[in-house]
Amino acid sequence: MVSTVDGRLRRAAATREHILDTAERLFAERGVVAVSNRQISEAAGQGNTAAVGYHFGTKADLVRAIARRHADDIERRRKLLLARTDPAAGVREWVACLVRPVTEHLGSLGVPSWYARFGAQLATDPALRGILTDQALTTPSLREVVDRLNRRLPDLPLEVHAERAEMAGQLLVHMCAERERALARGAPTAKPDWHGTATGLIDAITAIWHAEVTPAEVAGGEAE
Amino acid sequence: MVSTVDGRLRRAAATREHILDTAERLFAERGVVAVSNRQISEAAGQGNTAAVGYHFGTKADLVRAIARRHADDIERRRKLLLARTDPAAGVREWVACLVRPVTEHLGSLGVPSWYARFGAQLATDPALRGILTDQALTTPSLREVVDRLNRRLPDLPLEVHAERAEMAGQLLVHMCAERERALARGAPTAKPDWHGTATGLIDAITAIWHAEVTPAEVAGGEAE
DNA sequence: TTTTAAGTCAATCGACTGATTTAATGGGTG
DNA sequence: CACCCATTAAATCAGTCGATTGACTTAAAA
Repeated sequence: MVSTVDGRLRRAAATREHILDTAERLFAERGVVAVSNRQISEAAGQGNTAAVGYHFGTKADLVRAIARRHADDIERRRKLLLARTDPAAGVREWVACLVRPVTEHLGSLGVPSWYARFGAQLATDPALRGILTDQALTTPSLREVVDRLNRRLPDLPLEVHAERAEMAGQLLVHMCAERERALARGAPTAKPDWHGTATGLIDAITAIWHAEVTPAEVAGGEAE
Repeated sequence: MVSTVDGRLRRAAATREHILDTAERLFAERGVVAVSNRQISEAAGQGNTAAVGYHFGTKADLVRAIARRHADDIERRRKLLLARTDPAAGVREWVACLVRPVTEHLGSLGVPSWYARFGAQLATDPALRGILTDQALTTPSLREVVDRLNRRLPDLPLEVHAERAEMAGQLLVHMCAERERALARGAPTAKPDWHGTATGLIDAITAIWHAEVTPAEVAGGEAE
C-alpha cells in the first residue's frame, strides 16, 4: 500500500492513458456526444465495456480528464514564455504569449492530433461548454498575460474591449481546429507548420486590437 | 391537387413549421446530437413520436431543412445589399455585404433566437459539418460578393489570403453564436443590437485583411 | 353521399445506451 | 508458498433510440 512501486497502479495508469488517447481520437473523428462510453472501451481493446465508467465515472468526467491533460502542458508553456518576455513588451508580444503556448502544444502532439477539434466542440456544445471555460479560463498565467496585455492596449470603450477579447479567443480555438482538420484529412494547409499558423493568428489578433472603432450611429439601424 | 387551397397540405405545412421551430430551439439549448427525434416530436406536441421521421426522414434531413430555411432569407438579404452597393466600393463595404445579411437575419428572429448557436454546432461537429458547408458556401450571391471583395484586397500571398478568409468566416459564425448565447441567458451584451455587433465584426475583419504579413523565418521555429 | 388518400396516432421491433452485478485474472505481500 | 485485492472480463438490467407497422381522422374529390 505504501510501497513506491505498485504494479497494479502502473497497469491501471497505463490503461487510463490508453483510454484517454482512444477517447480523444474518437471524439475528434465522430463527435463527443455521438461516441458512447462503450465504443470507447471497445476501441481501447478493453473487453470490459464499462472500463470508462470504472476509471473515470461519467462522460463529463472523462472529457474533463482529457481537457486537463492538455491544459497542464499549455499552462507550462505559457509560464515559460511569460518568464522570458520583456515586461515592457508591446501588444504583439503579449498576444503571442496567448497564442504560441497553444500552437506549440498542438505541434508537440504530432500528426494527426485531435485536441484542437475536441476543444472546438467543447466550445460550441451547450452541455459541454462549461467544462472548457471552467478550467481553461481560470489559470493564473493566463490572467497574468491578459493583465499585461491590457496595460499595453490602446484606449477602447469597455464593450469594444470585451468584444475583441472574445474574438481573439474564438479565432484561436477555431483556427487551430480548422488547421487540424486539414492536417487530418491530408489536405493542403495554409501554413506549413504550427509556428507559421501562430504567426498568422498573432498578425490578425494584433490587427483586431488596433483596428479603428466605428462609432454607433445616433439613430441608425434597420427595421423588420 | 391543382386546387389553390388544400386543407391537408396546409395542416401538414403548419406542423412541419412547428416541428422545425421546436427542433431548432431544442438543438440550440441542448445540442444537436443530444436531442432525439422523439424528444422533438413530443416537445412539438405531436402524439406521434415518429412525427419527425414522417415529415423529414433522418435527423440529417431535419438539420438540412432548418439550415435551408434560414439560408434562404440570408441569401435574399445579401442579394439586396449587393444590388445597392457601389461596384467601386472598398474592402469595408464588401465585408459588410458578408456580415450584415447574417446579423440582420438574426435580428429579424427576435429574442431569443437559436439559429446562430445551431450553426456554430454544425460548424464544429464532424458529422454535421458537411451539411453547413455544402449549402451555405455555394450560393451565387456569396460567390459574387467574395469575387468583388477579392478584387479590392491588398496583394497577399495565396496562403495568407486563404487563412484570412477562413478567419473571417469563423469570426462571423462564432461571434454571432456568442452574442446569441448572452442574449438567451439574459446576460449583458457588448453591443446593444445586432447592427452594432455587425459593425464590430466589420471593423475586425477589415483590419485582418489589411494586417501586416509577418514573413516566415528562414529556419526558425521551436523544437518539441 | 361515398371514395380516396394525406396526415396523425399508438404500439411494437431490434439495437444500443449507461449502469450494476458477478466472476476471473494476476501481480505484490506476508 | 498462499493469500489478497485492484483490475479486467463477462453477463445482465431497465431505459431510450430510430424505424416500421396498421388503424384512425380529416377533408378534398367523385
